[in-house]
Amino acid sequence: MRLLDILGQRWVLRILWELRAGPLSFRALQAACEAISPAVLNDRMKLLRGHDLVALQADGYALTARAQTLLPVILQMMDLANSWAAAGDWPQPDA
Amino acid sequence: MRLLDILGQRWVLRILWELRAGPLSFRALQAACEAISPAVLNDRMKLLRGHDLVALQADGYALTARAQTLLPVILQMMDLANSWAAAGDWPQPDA
DNA sequence: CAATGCGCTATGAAAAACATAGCGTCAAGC
DNA sequence: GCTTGACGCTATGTTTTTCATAGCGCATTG
Repeated sequence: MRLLDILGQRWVLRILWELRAGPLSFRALQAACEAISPAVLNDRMKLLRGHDLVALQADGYALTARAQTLLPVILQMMDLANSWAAAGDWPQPDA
Repeated sequence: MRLLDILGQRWVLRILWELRAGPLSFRALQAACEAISPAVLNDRMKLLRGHDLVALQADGYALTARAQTLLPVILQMMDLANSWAAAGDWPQPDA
């Protein structure tokens, strides 16, 4: 399974993003994602753990070293998005 | 709708990636994605067009200037993934 | 005026995600 | 020692998304 296929799955980018500041418990992560069901979250965590992107440790789920190298990239995406939004330059057709 | 929500949808990263080298027709893009159905592809193209990330021009679908600024980020992701794969360091639990 | 390629739509079946309830475990707190 | 709460996670039935496939209307080309 390729990285793009993993990151392209629903919630995956969001999960990595929510873990950026430090470990979160399963339930805290679920709350941070706002609308994810536990079944799906568990599914994603299995996937991410299987690919060594997150790990479950005593203080909760945490990004691995591998995911840490990925984080700056996601951060750049957020920066881009924020700059567009700040410039009022982000078309939102309907929703 | 936020950028992460868009990029987190199935096929979106892949579509942007496939358009990196230049415009593709609807059908060519569909073929490049290998398993996307036309209904979903059309859905995604509407979304991407609505957010000014792709445009339909005479020679096919093309990335907009906005998407061009996003492309290096996706490229970095691919670079990371490739470096992991090259190092034989990319766990693939089952599939 | 048939043939081809285009963007795209229709339809019914399969897969994914949903909301909600709850299980088993364990570490306090009374 | 027994309730209470938080933990990771599972179960179930419904809704939403994606799927595969067929085909439409249109334009160009022979």
